[in-house]
This record gives sequence, structure tokens and C-alpha cells, in this order.
Amino acid sequence: MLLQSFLTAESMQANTKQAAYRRKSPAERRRELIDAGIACLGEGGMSGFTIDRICTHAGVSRGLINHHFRTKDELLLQIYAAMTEHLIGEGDSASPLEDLRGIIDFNFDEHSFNTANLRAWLSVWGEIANNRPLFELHRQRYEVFKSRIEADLREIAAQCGLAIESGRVARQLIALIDGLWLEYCLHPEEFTLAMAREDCYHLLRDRGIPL
Amino acid sequence: MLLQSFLTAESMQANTKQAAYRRKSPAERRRELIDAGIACLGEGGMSGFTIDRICTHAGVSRGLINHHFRTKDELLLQIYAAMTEHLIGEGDSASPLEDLRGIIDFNFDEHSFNTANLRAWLSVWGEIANNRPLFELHRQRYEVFKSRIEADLREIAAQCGLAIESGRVARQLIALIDGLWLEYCLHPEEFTLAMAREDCYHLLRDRGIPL
DNA sequence: ATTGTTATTGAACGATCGTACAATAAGGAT
DNA sequence: ATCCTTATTGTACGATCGTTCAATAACAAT
Repeated sequence: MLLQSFLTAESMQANTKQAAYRRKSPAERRRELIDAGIACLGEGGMSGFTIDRICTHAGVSRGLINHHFRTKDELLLQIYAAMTEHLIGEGDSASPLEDLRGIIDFNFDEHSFNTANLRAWLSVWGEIANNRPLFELHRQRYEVFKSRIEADLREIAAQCGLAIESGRVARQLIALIDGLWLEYCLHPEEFTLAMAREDCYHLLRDRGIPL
Repeated sequence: MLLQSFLTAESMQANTKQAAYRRKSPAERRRELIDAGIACLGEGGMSGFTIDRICTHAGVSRGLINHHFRTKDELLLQIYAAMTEHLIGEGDSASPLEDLRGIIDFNFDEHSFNTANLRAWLSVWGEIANNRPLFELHRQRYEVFKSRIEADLREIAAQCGLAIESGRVARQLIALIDGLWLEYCLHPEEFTLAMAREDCYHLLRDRGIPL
């Protein structure tokens, strides 16, 4: 019967048997649980990363997580995968200079660079060294990210006739970005997004890169 | 009877009633528990920071921690206090240039800069944002540390006739140090102590500081 | 030798953790 | 309308968490 499809919000209210919950596609629900997990990491660190809290935050029952994720560690792994997606994403169409600038700008735009997000990162960092699968995923993502920066630097150096150790400068830039994230996370009042961006530009300009 | 005082190791072995444990001064035992806590943080992150594991690591029974520390959070607080002691310590006798160099060198000498120690730092960083008393202690220590660097920079700038924003450069230096720590912790094979030191010197030299 | 202080032990508590699992029901297919 | 698939619920379980506390014993003082 097609009647149910035509029920309006009002008639649903009149009808006593409302659905107790709404089914969602695995992909959609998984995404919600991942987002809830990130939120919990941001709010309570690793100690706040709890099946109970995550499910409450996602508005689902306790048992659902183990239906969509084999284990809590696997959820954490997929959370980290989601958090690092952008690092390996879109960097092909632009010039190396634009790509480099894009990386810096993205890391310090208001979407990435906010206390909640940074707290989640900090918590995960503390866990990476003690969680083998997480560690390996991190290694892989870091490698891709660093290679991208390194390639940009090499190309720019060739164009401008610079002699720089691209690997080393890439490492320095990543260290500075991470360090600024850490400092902002713990001392947000001393910072501006523009200042952090400028700090990174400064490092590269000192190496002769025309940013 | 004074006999017991004169017992040698051998006669102790012959004598069946050995002491089941050795009493230590509160200060000594507290120090041991703090060290054990740091070790546990380094080995298992925040999830490994457990009363059970700490006591096992220190070779004492489970109940002893709450005799010497009111709560586990207080132990963590004193651990962080111990970890940051050196940051506010000895910087008065040297010239500002030597002090600055000393700070960098100390942060990247083999005593501070090893995987176990850095993992402990990483774990604590992840907790700071979610633990009020810990956060306040961190703020205080950070403030002292940054002020020291800032004062050094100001004095050097005055001597050399440089125009630098000492507060900003201090922040950049701290960010670079922390970022290098993070990177070394997760990718120790890409690093040398000398390289990390040189990276920091480089940042300051680019600002005109004759390091 | 005996006493007194207190560092230390070890068991116990309730709370909360991650996971397993049977029961339920939403929603598409028929 | 009925059936089927499976997303979802809620309970239960054992393990482990941090803390409390009475009992024990080390060792200095007498």
C-alpha cells in the first residue's frame, strides 16, 4: 500500500505508530559515527573517546557501533583516515607555487584550524605511537603529504634556479605547521589565522621561494 | 638488639625472615612513582597510564599510589611539573646568545630527545586541553619559557641593532621545536639530533641572529 | 626487647569500559 | 498485505578502571 508514502508530518503526528528510529544506509551512518567520534575526541580527548559517548553523540544506541565497525580501534582508524583525506586530495591542477600556498592556506583556514578540530588531532597524535595499524596509516599519509610538498619545492627550485634541500625544507614546513597547530590549540588567544599563515610563508621566503 | 644492623647479605640469606619490602622516604618513593608514570606514558600513551601498570612498573603494590598522591590526576600533574622543570631552570648566568643556544641544544640532546620521552610528551599534550589543572600548569610553564626566550631575543636585538618582533619569533621557535619533536617521535629514522638543532639555528639566523 | 609511627600491602567496592548477542522493527520487494 | 533483509535496539557479560580501607610490617626511637 502506498498510503505510508503520502503521509504528511501532521498525519504522522495524528497516527500513533511513528517509527521508533530511522534506518540509514551503512555509508551514511558510518559517516555519522565517524563525525561523532571526532567530536568526542575534540571534547574529551582519548579518555572521552568511548563507545557510550560516541553513540550518545550520534543519537544511536550503544550496540550500533559494533555493527558498522568491527572494533573500536577500527573506528579510530577510519576516523584518522577521514581526518587526513584532504592531505592527499586535490593537488594536481595548480602550479607548484599555488599548490604550496593552497596547502598552507588550507591548514590555517577556519574549517581546519579551530580548537575542537585541533584537540582531536592532538589526541590522535598521542595514540599513533602506541597503535600499530594507526601508526602505519599515519606513515602512509605522511609520506604522501611530504612527497607532495617536496615535489612542489623541487619544481620551484628548478624554475627559480634555487639550491635547496627539498626534503629538509618540506620536513621543516610540516614541523612548523604541526607546531603552530599545537600552540594554537593550547593558546588560541595568542593567534590569528593570518599570523600563522604568514609564519609559514616566512619560512619559505627565507629559503628564496617567491611566495 | 643491634644484631640486625650487622647482618651481611649472606647471613640475611641464611636468616629466613627477610624484609618483605623496603621502606623509603616519601620524597624518594614519590619520585619513583613519577618516573614510573612517565615510563608508562611513553610505553602505552594515555591508555597505558594506569594505576595498575604504574605500580607494577615501580615495583610496589596497587594501593601505594593513593597514599603518596591524593588522586591519579594529581600524579599526572606532578609528572608534568617534573617534565617541565628544566624549562624554567638555569637560564641566568650565560649571555642571551648562549642561553638561547643552550635551550635549543638541551631540547635536542639525547637525554630529552628520545622516543620514549617524546611519546610521554605527546600523550600529555593530548590531555592538557581536557584537564583544567593540567592546562593551568601548562599555561604557567609555557609563559615562563616563552618569556625567557623573548627576553633573550630582545637583548640580542638591542645589541645587534636588529628590528625583530621578539614575541613572534619566540612563538615560531617554540612551534618549530615542538613540531620537530612530534615529527621525530613518529618518524625517528628521518632525523639526526644535529639536523634538528640546525633547523632551529637556521630559523633564528634568518632573522639576523648571529648563532 | 618493646613501642609508635606510618609506609606498604592486598582485598574489596562500584563504576565504566568494549564486545557479544538475541530480540525487534524499519522499509523495500513482492 | 505479507515476507525478507538487515539496521537498530537494549541487555548482559567479563575485564579493568580509580579509589577506599583495614590489616600488616618496616624501622627509628626508646
